Amino acid sequence: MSSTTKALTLLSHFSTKRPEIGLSQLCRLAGRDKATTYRHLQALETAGFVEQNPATKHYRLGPAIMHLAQVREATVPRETGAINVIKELADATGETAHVTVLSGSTLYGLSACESPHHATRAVIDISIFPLHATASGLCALAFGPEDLFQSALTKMENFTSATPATPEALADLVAHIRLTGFGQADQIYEDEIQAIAAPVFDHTGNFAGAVAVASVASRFTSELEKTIKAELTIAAREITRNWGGVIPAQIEKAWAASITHSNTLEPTS
Amino acid sequence: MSSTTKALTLLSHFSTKRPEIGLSQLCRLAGRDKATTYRHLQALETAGFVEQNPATKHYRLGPAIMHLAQVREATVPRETGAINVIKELADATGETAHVTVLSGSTLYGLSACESPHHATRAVIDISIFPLHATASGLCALAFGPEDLFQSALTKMENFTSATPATPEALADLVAHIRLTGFGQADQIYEDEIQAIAAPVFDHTGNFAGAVAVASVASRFTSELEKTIKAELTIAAREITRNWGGVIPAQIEKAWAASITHSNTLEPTS
DNA sequence: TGTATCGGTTCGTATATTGAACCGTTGTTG
DNA sequence: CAACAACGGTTCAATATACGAACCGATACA
Repeated sequence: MSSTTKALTLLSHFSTKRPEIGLSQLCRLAGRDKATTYRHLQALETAGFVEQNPATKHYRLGPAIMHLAQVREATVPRETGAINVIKELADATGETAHVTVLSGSTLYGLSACESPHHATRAVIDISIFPLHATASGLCALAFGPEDLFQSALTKMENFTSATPATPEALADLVAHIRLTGFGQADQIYEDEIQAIAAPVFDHTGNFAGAVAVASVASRFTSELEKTIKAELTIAAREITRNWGGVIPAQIEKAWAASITHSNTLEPTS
Repeated sequence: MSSTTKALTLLSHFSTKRPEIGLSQLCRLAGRDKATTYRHLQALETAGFVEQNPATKHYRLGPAIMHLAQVREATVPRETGAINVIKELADATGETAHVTVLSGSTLYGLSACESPHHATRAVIDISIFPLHATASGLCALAFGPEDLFQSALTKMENFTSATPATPEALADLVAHIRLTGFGQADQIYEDEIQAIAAPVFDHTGNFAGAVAVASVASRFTSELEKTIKAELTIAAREITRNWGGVIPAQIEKAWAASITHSNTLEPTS
């Protein structure tokens, strides 16, 4: 581990919950010597990555970060921060993967990637995802802004016999998704298509969109579902990271519970 | 210079104009050995501060920056990023300093600091700054969004005999400010008060507010004006830095020209 | 007054950083 | 197509630099 890496890991101890940290406290958190930590902080300070609160002498994140964030945002727009992830997701699951972004009360498709693994596969040819009838849309309802539900109720088009048709049915679906952390759409938008989605968060800390895998219902086994869910969590974490967000703890918890519950075939290691 | 500092300075070579940089190119820019630069980049990459474009192998700023920016924004709201600067500004000039922020088409006072240097001094007791009649407001018109001018025209209250009363008079003032980089208010809001303001920019790259010094007209000499302008540029750069922005090049140029022109007493060193 | 903790400093030791030279690959060019 | 140049990445001896135990002065508390 290079000294630079060690210095940079100091930054990871700052959070909105612990925005300012004193030297000694940071030593304890990082498990390193005081002199070392001090020198690292000095290096970070000269680069503008941390600064000292003049009053308390405690350290906090510095202004240089805001400047770099501006460049990063211009450099890597959302799409490029997601495209490689969904490629890997499609590859790992052998199914079609896609990402959506929420803008206002509309959920747009950002990009999709089909896997050549099967001759029959889901094709994502929609650009606006119905909130009430897609895995990604249900994710948005479950983890996005609350007023989204009202908006969804005004556009409850009936796509298949399984499409939720009443506010109560939709609320039930959403409630279930809040428990599992995954949006699921079992042929509620298109017959023969079964999709699972996971929410993605951006730098504002809010729901930003969803990453999803769409499979063909006839080959959708619980084994595949398990794989998809595992890969989805990886992809959701990765995209969230690329977009500067964090996965809320309760969603991580829901994922963990949801995956172990369905995991009845494997030993608990 | 520590190796960490050297590694971190690599980041400063990234900009919106040059968002991706190859290894060799970065060596040239940084004037350092290729092996060294490579290792530094690796350290930065493990920390998520840079990442590689898989296609070109070029490096670009990484996702960790967005996450830290979120924490920084929560940690240091605008006021704390400006307050110490205007304290120093008040101290250096011996006059009252203040900062304003633009929100929508309204310019709010953020905080002010009086200098105890003189018995008579300007007191900033307004919370909404008229765009057409204050140094900060004129700055906003000159360097802020264009539609601000229309908005200003609808509220052209007449405060003193010098307050611009016609759209043409206001446009003339604004045009002059664009040339000098400083908003000036010679008793156009309050008799006996002469103020100079400089624009401040935030992480979006746009005009975010102004930093200003208000003096008493009777003691306002060209010598004091020179001092204030010099200190204002320092303060504007500092607050801009704290807010994650950069001073546009043409404003820096305007400042330089504006200060050297008025500087007829000192040798050009 | 004594003690504990804070941020910061010193200095000899040894470890991690350095850069010239090298490698394999890619793309260009006469 | 062979020669060449430029690329990203790797090696290894030399040494510059990072390390941490011990120390300092200030502050707070009892």
